[in-house]
Amino acid sequence: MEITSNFIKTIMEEDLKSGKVDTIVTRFPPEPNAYLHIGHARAIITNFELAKHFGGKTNLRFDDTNPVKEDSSFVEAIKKDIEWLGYKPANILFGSDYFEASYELAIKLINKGLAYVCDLTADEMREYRGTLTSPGKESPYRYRSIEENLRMFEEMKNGKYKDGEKTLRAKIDMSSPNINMRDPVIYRIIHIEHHNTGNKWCIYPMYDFAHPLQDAFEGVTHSLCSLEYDDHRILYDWFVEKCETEHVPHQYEFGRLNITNTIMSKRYLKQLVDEKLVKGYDDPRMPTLAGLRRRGYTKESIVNFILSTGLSRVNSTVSSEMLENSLRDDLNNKVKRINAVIDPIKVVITNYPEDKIEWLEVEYNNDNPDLGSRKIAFGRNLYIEREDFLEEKPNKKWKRLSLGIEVRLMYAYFIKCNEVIYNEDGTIKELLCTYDERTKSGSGFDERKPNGNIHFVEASTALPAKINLFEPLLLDSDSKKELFSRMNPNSWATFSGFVEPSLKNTYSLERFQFIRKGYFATDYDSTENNLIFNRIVELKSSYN
RNA sequence: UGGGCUAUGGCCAAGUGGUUAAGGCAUCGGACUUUGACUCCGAGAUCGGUAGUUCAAAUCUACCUAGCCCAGCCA
Repeated sequence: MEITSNFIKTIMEEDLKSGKVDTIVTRFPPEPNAYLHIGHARAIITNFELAKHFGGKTNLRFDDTNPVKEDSSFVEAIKKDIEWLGYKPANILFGSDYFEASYELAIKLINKGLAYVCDLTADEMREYRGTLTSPGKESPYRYRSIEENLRMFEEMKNGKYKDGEKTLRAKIDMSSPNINMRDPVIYRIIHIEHHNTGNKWCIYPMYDFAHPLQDAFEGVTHSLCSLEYDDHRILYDWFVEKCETEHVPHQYEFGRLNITNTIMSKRYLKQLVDEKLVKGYDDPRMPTLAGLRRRGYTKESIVNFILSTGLSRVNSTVSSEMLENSLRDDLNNKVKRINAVIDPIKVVITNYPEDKIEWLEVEYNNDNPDLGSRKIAFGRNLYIEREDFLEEKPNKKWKRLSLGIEVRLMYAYFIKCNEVIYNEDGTIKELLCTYDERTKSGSGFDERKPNGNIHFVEASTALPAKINLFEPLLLDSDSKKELFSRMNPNSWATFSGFVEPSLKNTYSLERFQFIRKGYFATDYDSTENNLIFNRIVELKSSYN
């Protein structure tokens, strides 16, 4: 799938055409403080695909300028996710690689009279900043001499001051209607070990200062970020201009991607994990890339999904059906179609010999002969899906089994249900049916039509399997309600079912279509003697 | 009440003054079908509102309305 037309692609085309840039350089800059989720996939895919489209390059840069939140475990998880999506960064870099360089540029700003050391406390600074509708007022420390600023900034760096005691601020405009321009802090003191630079530094640059400089150092031409940074762009440009970097990068903002019924907030995702409401960041119900991967989503389905949603300057919420469709679309002709019964009910073919098993040759995928074929078993004892039987045919649309009704067992015979045997508690124990030998699949029998076609497995040869079915974690998307009250108690359901014997040697993350039931993937923990399958998505259905 | 951004069918989204306003998802018809799947046909918007400019406007202008973002020593 090719990246569709969007405003950033258009800007790049124009910049290339006008000679403003001669190659496209982008970057994906995650902060290593969380797992990536499907929302991040838009940023990743946009940056990489755009650069790829124009023959440019994309860096992965960990934005690690705040050591209190960051951790190298996230660095590894993020690298893995990006690699999984199929992208190779031109360079893997860290914001912390540039601490020395940005320190030098901070000194440059001080020397130009454009930055000063401020002694205001956080509370005081908030007061001085003013409000959305009223201008701020200048810090009493705003006009310190350059010499004093230089000395104090060096003292900050050398660890003379405690956290919060002093900051370095850009001297811009305390009455700007854009609050970001009201002398933003560009360096703060944090005495804590940094995952990458250890204890070398105790002052750390703020995002607004560090980011444009990093982009400049790397020769990034188009620095893409989300909409909320729109009113930081003026600051971005200010730092680039005042620091007089050799390369001049530009920032462009696009809308975030949300998905219906999906939690996309870092905080909530963390809460789900911390409170053990899920089994970790890679729980198959999680919208993290690790979770989607474990669930069985293919990278192609993720990339195609993102590309098909397009890109604009609107924060959009697309339907989760679109993601699901993307997976079905990808797997439809790619995977084997398997007989599996998730919620079994026993069927006895009373007119079929006790110890006879027939093996019927069936293609794995009618739409893709390259996938080959296997033999499926038919015998006296079978399992069918519980929901495929209703004692009395409820209406004329019912295309499954009922008492006195005949259906085809796919790729085998017509069977007719004659009697229902119940357990003591009134539940169904088994169905007594008869088959018609003349209706064998492929025989061309056409004297009568069955009431429908259902799938089955033969009991003595089928393999038992744990089958997990998922529903959304949240019952509704009313984000005003507390997270707990929105949890779906049925988000994870495990069934003891049976699959056809060809799945004996399945491997982790092998994908299948279980006929009429959906797309499934073999779980990480599945073994030959303990098969586990996860449903990725259901098949579409016009029956409900 | 300050600043910024946005507004095209149910959900995304092309479109940059002249085409019957692309496409995908969803929906609803219909065909096909040994998956109520797939596939194939078909159906549906005059572009937030109003007023202008123009031979011609979703595209330009003005005003209005609605939504989102911003007052971290987070990113």
